[in-house]
Amino acid sequence: MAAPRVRDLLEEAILEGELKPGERLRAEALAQRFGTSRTPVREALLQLEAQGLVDVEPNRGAVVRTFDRDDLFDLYQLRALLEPRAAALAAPRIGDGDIERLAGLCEAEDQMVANEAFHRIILEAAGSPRLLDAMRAATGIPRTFRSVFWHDERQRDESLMCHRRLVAAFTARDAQLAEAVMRMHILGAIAFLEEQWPSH
Amino acid sequence: MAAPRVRDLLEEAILEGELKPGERLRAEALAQRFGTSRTPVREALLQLEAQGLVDVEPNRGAVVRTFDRDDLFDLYQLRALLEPRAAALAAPRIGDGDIERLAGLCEAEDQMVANEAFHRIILEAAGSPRLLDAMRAATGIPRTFRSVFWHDERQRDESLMCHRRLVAAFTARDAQLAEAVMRMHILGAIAFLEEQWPSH
DNA sequence: CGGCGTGGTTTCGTATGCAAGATGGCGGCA
DNA sequence: TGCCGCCATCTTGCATACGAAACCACGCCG
Repeated sequence: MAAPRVRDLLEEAILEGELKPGERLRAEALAQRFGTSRTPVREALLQLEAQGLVDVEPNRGAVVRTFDRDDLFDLYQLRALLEPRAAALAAPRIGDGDIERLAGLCEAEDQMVANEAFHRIILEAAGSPRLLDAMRAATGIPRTFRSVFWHDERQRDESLMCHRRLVAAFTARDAQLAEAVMRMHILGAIAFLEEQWPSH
Repeated sequence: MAAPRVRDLLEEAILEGELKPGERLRAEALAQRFGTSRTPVREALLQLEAQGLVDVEPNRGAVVRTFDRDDLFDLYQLRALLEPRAAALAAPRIGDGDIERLAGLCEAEDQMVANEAFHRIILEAAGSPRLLDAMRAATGIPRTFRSVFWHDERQRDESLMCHRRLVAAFTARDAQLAEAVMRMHILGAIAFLEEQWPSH
């Protein structure tokens, strides 16, 4: 089996929560699971470390990175910085096809899955490779930690509203509006987190 | 020889410009150079790929990433986003020892070397692991591309002024000022780049 | 009874061999 | 003469083997 594939499967298993934060990742076990030797597994683990999903300690092995409250806020505050910029950059460049896809995702059944695609389309439309690199390296997290958002109806509604407003902003090629809406969208998520998970 | 060491040596060779952009990185040759086998070299190359310093194409090997004008501007615009935030976060947290080190670096002989340490201290003082990850993954570049700054006296003076002003802002624990100065510092660099290397 | 050292076991880190894919140059054919 | 395809060679990707470091548990000594 190919190594890039091992990387993707591992990433998915971690994001999906099948491999839980703190869980040890023994190379031999993973190799058996994927039907390969340890070599591709090691390479995948190193790449996922750069992606912030696993911690690799020399001579001690790899564990799924643990996420605490501070981590989560740190991550979302970074998103609150990067994604509004991405939205502003995307506004004048994004293609009509992408805008239609964004609109389609607003109507999707599973908003939780659609949300990921929605944000990714915008990030890619921004046309800033470095911004994408920064996001990839710093904003990966198991989906469980985001699921809290989708259990609250008000938050779901607000999120959907922001997405629709973003589509409108892109249609109008309004960079300022897109940036502002995205900022509100992420800061709103942070505020919601703060409510759900106060610091004390 | 240890693998993390190979990674560091390779990184340094690329940043230093010894391995030039576009140059092919054959695993066997690098292994001999470092006195190891290809295994640690492969792992180092994968890590450097995540860091944006090399491109690895499956079955075709690794090359030092090439940087063009657009890349450079993209990178500096990302820095213009991340570093002011880092400065703002650092202001209330940074220790007196770090402030003294920053002040010391303003007096250093080799401003070009001191500059790197200066910015790194601030990034680390920000206390945002994710922000650090984002910077590591997206702002690496051979030093040659920055050397242009240090050949212009006005730019050197302005840079030094910003650094001193940052030290003052940190001493006063003034987050807003630190953020503004840092933003000016990076945007000034972009403006200088624009002068030196106009788009047409 | 508790802390420390020690041996066996597990797991990692590196080297090496081999097979598959890419590269480059030569010869044939139009 | 110019272009295409094929074969020799090089390079990568993966598996496997071996040495080294960490882990664990037992027993010894204080």
